[in-house]
Amino acid sequence: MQVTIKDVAKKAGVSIATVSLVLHNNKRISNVTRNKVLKAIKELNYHPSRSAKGLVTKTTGNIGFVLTEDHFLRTEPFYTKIFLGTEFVTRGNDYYVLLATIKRDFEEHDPLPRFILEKNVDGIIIAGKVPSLFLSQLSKYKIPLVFVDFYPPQGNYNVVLIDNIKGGYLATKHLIELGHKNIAFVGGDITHPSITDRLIGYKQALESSNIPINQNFIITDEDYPARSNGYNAARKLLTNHKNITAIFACNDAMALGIMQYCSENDIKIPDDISIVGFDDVESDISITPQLTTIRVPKTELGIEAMNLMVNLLKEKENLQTKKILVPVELIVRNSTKKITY
Amino acid sequence: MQVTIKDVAKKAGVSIATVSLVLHNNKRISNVTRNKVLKAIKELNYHPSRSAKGLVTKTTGNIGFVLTEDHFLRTEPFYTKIFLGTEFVTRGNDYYVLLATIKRDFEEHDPLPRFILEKNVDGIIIAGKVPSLFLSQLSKYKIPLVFVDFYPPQGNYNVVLIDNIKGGYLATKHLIELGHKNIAFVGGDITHPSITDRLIGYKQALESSNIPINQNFIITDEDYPARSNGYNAARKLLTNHKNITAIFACNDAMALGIMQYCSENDIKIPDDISIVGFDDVESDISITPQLTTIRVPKTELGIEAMNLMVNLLKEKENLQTKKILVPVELIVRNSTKKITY
DNA sequence: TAAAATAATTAAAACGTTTAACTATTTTAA
DNA sequence: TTAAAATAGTTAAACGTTTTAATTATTTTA
Repeated sequence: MQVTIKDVAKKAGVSIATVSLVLHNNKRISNVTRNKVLKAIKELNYHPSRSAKGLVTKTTGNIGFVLTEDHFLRTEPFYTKIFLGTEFVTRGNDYYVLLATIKRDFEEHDPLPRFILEKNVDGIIIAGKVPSLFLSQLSKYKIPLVFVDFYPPQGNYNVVLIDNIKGGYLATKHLIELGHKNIAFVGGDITHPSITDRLIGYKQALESSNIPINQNFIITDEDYPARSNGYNAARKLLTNHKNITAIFACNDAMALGIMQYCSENDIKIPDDISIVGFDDVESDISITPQLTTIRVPKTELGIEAMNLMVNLLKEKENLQTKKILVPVELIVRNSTKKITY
Repeated sequence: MQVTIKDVAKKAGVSIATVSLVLHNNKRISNVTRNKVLKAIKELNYHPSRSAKGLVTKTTGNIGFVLTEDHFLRTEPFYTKIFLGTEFVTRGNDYYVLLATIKRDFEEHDPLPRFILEKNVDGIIIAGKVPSLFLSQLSKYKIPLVFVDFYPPQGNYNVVLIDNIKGGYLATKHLIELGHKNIAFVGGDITHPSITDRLIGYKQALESSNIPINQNFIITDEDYPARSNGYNAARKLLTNHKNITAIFACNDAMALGIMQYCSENDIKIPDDISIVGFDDVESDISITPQLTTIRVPKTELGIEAMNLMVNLLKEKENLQTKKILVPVELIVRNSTKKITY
């Protein structure tokens, strides 16, 4: 039923080895033969059996994509877009992506994704923050890893990141250029490397403009950068420090929470306070007023991660680990305004 | 390196055939032998090679999951949850899910997902409405299909659906019980079977209460059930028919658009008008006021679809096609209210 | 106690690739 | 002119399973 390499070989009048060599662009084959074979492949609509190939090469052709369930289900399609980026890349190569979610509170005896236990992937892309317990369990399996939008606190890893420092800098610099001096930083989960970096960018921008850093303006004790925590942070900040004229929120979700607090407390945006977010979920969610933010090319992150993985697997020597920084961009909309005295 | 069936056989002191038979629960094997083998499997942490198995059984162990890109990226994780449901099921069986997106405006020469071309799936789950051109191209491949939350206009298919008629009925009945008589229906894309069914439920509820159906209250000319189209529909309805006191929106996204129109035009919800949605994205998105809606168990849809697929593949005879209706539930929140005269 | 029936296990072929080793032919160099 | 080198292609083994048919062991029957 199925068309096999044998059928191709017979049709082209060559051995199956020749067909295989053509398939792998081996230069030992003359152009004449190559074309005969390619013609036969096309005419028979031949596709090699992944199983047969896998059996002899000991590869699976699968790449795992692991993230926590709550990240996958996030309202704004952030990780979904990263995943889509990886899928785009696999359309043009020989891999398939297997997605698996794990729980955010992964525990000792929770099972690992089946493709790990069964060694049914050639590599794994890990998107977003995952429990360290998961990582330590995973490490026993000696599977090539690429991290995207997160990396473990210690060790050397292949990783694709947003340029968080630059983003934090751009956001803060924008506010400074609008005349703001009392600029707050609202972050959740300061142990997350991305948040740390955004804070570094924030501080760099202030320093470069000789604005003293006020620790009271920096809120990093919320455990998770979610809308509700933005709301709480805004309450803390704005009740205690009436002189704040601008807030840099470490992501759009928190910015939304801040905006909600403002709206409920009759604080006008951008007239009374300017707000900058991070992520740019604008295109996915409509927000009033439109949010000035740092655009993060989410699909691009996935594309870079998958490309990195594919290269990793190609060069069997696992060389040095690579870090890729994806550039960000300031998008000015209506939530920021020149300061008025 | 890898542990193979040979290692297990040697350790258990039996032939590899015996190991294989144990693995397949063949009753020809005595309990004594079975236990010896199972013990060896456990001790060696043996997992059969999917490639080797696939080569001989001509199966891949993969199930494709296809949906349009815009569905996958929808703000409310609707299809994402359906996908997650399929993933949950595969944790307990021997399949992997391969996700592929296609464009909503799939065209003649757009490539099909690679796993179709390469016949690298045993079956495909199709989630949500997909272009009919895609379906006609797909039909050439003779791959078992299961549709979820959508099915093609003609033909006989395995399909998992929400009980849309019931949902439409429950939503409308709720409004009627609150004393409403002038109840509008806002749907997009009336060619979509789910929308048609919700409209049927709407009509059934009105008829069962002897309320005449007013065609002017039924808006189905928006092409897509999106927020912006809900907004437009609300404008059309509420400027022309001041006597409308309630709206049943065919999904929460459109309900949100309607709410936005109302808020901008100083129409109070639920005081001036009651609104019922469909889908229940409440838990994923926070809406003010909280939306009365029909809860759709999204993950459940995915679970049912994958179970159906697995059974389909098990019973090699493709029996009759099956239709599964997943029940829905009315969730009363704050967007509906007893009518006041 | 031998034959027949049944139960348990195994041998071996097959699945469709890849690739190292080999052969045959042509080209190059001395 | 010939040996060596380069080029082009082939042979055959190997990968790790499943499964049918054959074989062996055990139990039942007469």
